[in-house]
Amino acid sequence: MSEVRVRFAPSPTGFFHIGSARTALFNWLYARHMDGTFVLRVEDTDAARNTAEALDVLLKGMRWLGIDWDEGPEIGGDYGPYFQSQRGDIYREYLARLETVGRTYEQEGAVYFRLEGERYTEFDTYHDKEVEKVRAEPVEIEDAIRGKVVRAESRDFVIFRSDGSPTFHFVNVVDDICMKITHVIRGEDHLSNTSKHVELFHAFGVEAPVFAHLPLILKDPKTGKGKMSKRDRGSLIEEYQERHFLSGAVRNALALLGWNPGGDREIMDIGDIIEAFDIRDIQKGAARFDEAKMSHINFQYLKALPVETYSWFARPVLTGEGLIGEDHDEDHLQRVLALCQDKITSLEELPAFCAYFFTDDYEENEKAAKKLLKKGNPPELAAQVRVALADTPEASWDVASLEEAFGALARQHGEEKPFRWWPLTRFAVSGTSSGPDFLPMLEALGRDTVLRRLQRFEVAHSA
RNA sequence: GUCCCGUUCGUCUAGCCAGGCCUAGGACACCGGGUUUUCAUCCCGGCGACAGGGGUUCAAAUCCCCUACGGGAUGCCA
Repeated sequence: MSEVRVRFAPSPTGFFHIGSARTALFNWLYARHMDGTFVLRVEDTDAARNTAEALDVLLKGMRWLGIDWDEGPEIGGDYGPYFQSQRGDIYREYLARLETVGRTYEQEGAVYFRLEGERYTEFDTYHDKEVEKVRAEPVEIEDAIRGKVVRAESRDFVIFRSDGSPTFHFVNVVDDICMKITHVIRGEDHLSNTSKHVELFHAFGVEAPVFAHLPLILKDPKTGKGKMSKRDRGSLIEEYQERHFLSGAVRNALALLGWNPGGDREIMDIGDIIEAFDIRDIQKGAARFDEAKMSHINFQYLKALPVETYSWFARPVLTGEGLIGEDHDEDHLQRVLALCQDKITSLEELPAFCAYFFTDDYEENEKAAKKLLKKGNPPELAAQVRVALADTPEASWDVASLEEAFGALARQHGEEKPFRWWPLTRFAVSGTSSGPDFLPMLEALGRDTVLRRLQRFEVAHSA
């Protein structure tokens, strides 16, 4: 175990934003890469917002992504408590330290942190009034991504509100000191505030940790300006959970947002990501999240799964849609899924794609129907196929026999290939013109189902 | 307004720190073609970027400056 201690310090809001998730992930990756400690600290000072459900969303999301913490809620650790709502005494103690060194004063019931330097008043156009300012020494922020950033604070700021509660800047620094955090990896929206934090670290007589400010994830310009917010599509981790994305794929996609290992590697297992992860390879510029890329990565993960595992993920999706029962035969399920696995990019498409394997009550694709029914005499063709296949007994209902049966049908009509009958048969048994490979599909459907549907088709379409 | 950060194909990015190997590489998306019974797969091809201007240098995507644009901060929110 190395000295490296990082933390993810979310405020539970009831959403697990993709930007937060990436911050959590990068902290975790760094900890794992450095063999350090990853602390989860909950900034639940806003009692109204921070409910048990909100915390649950967060913890579930973290677990789903496979981001485990070494210290924090539910497991504790040597530097707890890990909920800020339980650290009031610590904050008051640290406030007292600042008071003894004369770095605080009270105004209108709130406690301010006093900057050091020459004071003057100036008209501030942003606040549209005369304000007191301080010529404080600029502080140096060691940022592992951006290099040295120099910035000066110019106004005293509140550290304890008039209601007696400490502010974010204060608790953040106090907790980082108490928890011996060595690297603060967080979003760039905190960079400007970091000068406040460094002032505080120094006032406590502590050296500031190394900072790493991550580039922000911006909205798709089509939907607006600024950073991505929880209202934007694709911005919430729970959305990907609900849509049955593979968590490993989401994690892989997230890791690639603002970081990459150099070279052309993209699809990587988590061990390789951990091994390759380095703060120095983090992008400076903001990124825009692209769901299409995420889907592509998801598809790559899906395709690479052994069918047993694919089935393990797919089963709940299909039972959720009521397509199969809990006790559906695993061999049959896997036979069907094997035909679908490399055809669809996301498990959320699976029910619509394979419904007809499990029920006669599936939707027919109107476009495909129109196109097909326009030419020839469909009911007659279907009847021909039905008769041709009826000779194949249940026991030898497989691709080879089906191929033979179709071949015989073709020869009977003086044709070399049976392709004339295929599109129609496909539609008659599945209600669509696209899908898995044809013969294997018939095989998986089974003799009874195929013959029954052909007949149903004849009846439905004979004038 | 002020301060801070950023800017390579539509998008994610490689290259930049250690200037020449860059007529700028990859991936996604898109377009075209092929394979195929169908297809959302697969294969091949195409489109497509160093924000602009100055400088330094034999040589700049890479170093410096300016401008523009984008983002963030400027809260008794976090």
